[in-house]
Amino acid sequence: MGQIIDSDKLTVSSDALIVDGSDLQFREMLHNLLAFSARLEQIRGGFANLIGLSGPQYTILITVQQLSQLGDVGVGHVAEHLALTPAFVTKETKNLIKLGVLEKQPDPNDLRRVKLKVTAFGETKLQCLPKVQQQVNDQLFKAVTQENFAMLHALSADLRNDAEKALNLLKFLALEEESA
Amino acid sequence: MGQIIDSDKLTVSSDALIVDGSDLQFREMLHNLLAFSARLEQIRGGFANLIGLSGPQYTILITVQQLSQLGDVGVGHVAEHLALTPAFVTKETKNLIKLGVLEKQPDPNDLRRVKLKVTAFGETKLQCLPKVQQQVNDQLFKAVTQENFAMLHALSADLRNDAEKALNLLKFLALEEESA
DNA sequence: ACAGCTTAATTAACTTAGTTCACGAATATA
DNA sequence: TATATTCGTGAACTAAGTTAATTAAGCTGT
Repeated sequence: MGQIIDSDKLTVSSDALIVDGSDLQFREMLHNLLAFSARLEQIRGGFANLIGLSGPQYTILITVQQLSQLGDVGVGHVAEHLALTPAFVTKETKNLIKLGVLEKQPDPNDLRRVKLKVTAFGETKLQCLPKVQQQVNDQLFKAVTQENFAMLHALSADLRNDAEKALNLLKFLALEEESA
Repeated sequence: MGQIIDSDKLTVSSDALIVDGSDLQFREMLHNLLAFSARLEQIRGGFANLIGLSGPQYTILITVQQLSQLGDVGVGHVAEHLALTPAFVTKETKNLIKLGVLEKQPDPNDLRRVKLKVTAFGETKLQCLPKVQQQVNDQLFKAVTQENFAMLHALSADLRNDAEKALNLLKFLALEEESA
C-alpha cells in the first residue's frame, strides 16, 4: 500500500517521479543510470584499447574527425566540445601525434591557432572498429526497440540540456547556502 | 531521403537503432548520454560538497546508510555494491570517520569483519540535502513525464544489465582479436 | 589439534585523467 | 601605439582510483 513518506526527506518533488509517495524508484533509476554510464565509459575505453589508445585519446580523436567535417578544428574547439581544458587537449594531442594518428599544422590565417587533422593512418585505424562496435553496441542496447528509440533519442537531448541547467541551479543554491 | 551508408561503417547494426540507413541518431544519443552522465556526477559532487564531502565519499556514505537497512555492512559489501576495490573503500571510510560522519566497529561474530554505520552527526548532515536535491532533481528530470518515467525506470535496469554483458562480450572479442 | 587454505581488511606504491596557473606569441581594439 | 584579449603550451599539482603485498582471522581435513 502507499507508504507515505515525509516529503521533506524525498530527493525529488515532481509528481511524475514519485510512486506511492516514495522516491525509491527514482533513486533506483539514478543508481542504474550511473552504473550504466560507468560501464559505457569502460566500453569506450575498451574500443580505444583495440587500436592502442586510451579512452580520452580515442574520444579526442573521433571528436577531431567529426568536427573536421564542419571546418577547421583547433585545440580550443575540441576542448569546448568535450568540456575539457585546452591544456589537457594539448597534452593528449601531442601523444596522438606521436602515435601517428593525428597531425597538427599552424593556421596560416591566425598563427596563434593550430589545425588538427586525423591522418590517413588514423583513419584506417578507426576503420577497424565498427566490426566490433556493432556487436557490442547491439548487445548494449538490446532492450531498445524502434518505438522507444525515438523517445530515448529525444529524451537524451532534453536530459543533457536540463542537466546543464540543474548544475547551474545547484551552483547558485550552493552560493546562497554559503552566504546564509 | 534515405541516405544509405556502407553498413560496414556503422557502429551498430540492430534495425531499431538505424534511421534512414544511418547510425547518426544513435551516435547523437550516445554522446548525449555521456554528457548527461558527466553532469550527473558533477551534480552528485556538488551535493557532496554542500556537506563537506567529496563525491566518492558521499556515495560511500549513502551506500552504507542504504545497506544498513538490510543488515550489517562491511567494507567488501560496500565495495561490491559500488563496483570499487575494497582498498579504496577502506581509505575513504577512514576519511569519513575522521570527519565524524561514519563509525567502524569490529564484528564480534567474525573479527576479520568490520561493521560500518553512519553516525548521528552523519545523519543530520545528510538531512540537510533533500531541500536542495528536490529543486535540482526536479530541474534535472523536467522532461520526464509520469508515462515515460515507468518506461525509463524499467529501461535503466535493462541498460545496466546489458552494459555488463556488452562489456564482457567486448573483453572476449578483444582477446580473440589479440590472438588472431 | 594443528597445518594449510581461504577470506576480510588494510597499507603502500603507483597510474590515469584530469586540473590550475603562469607564460609567450599573435591578434584585436581604443 | 599602447593595451587588452585570445590561443596554445608547459610544469606542477590533485583526485580517484588501482595493484600487489601483508596481516589477521576463520575454516577444514586428517
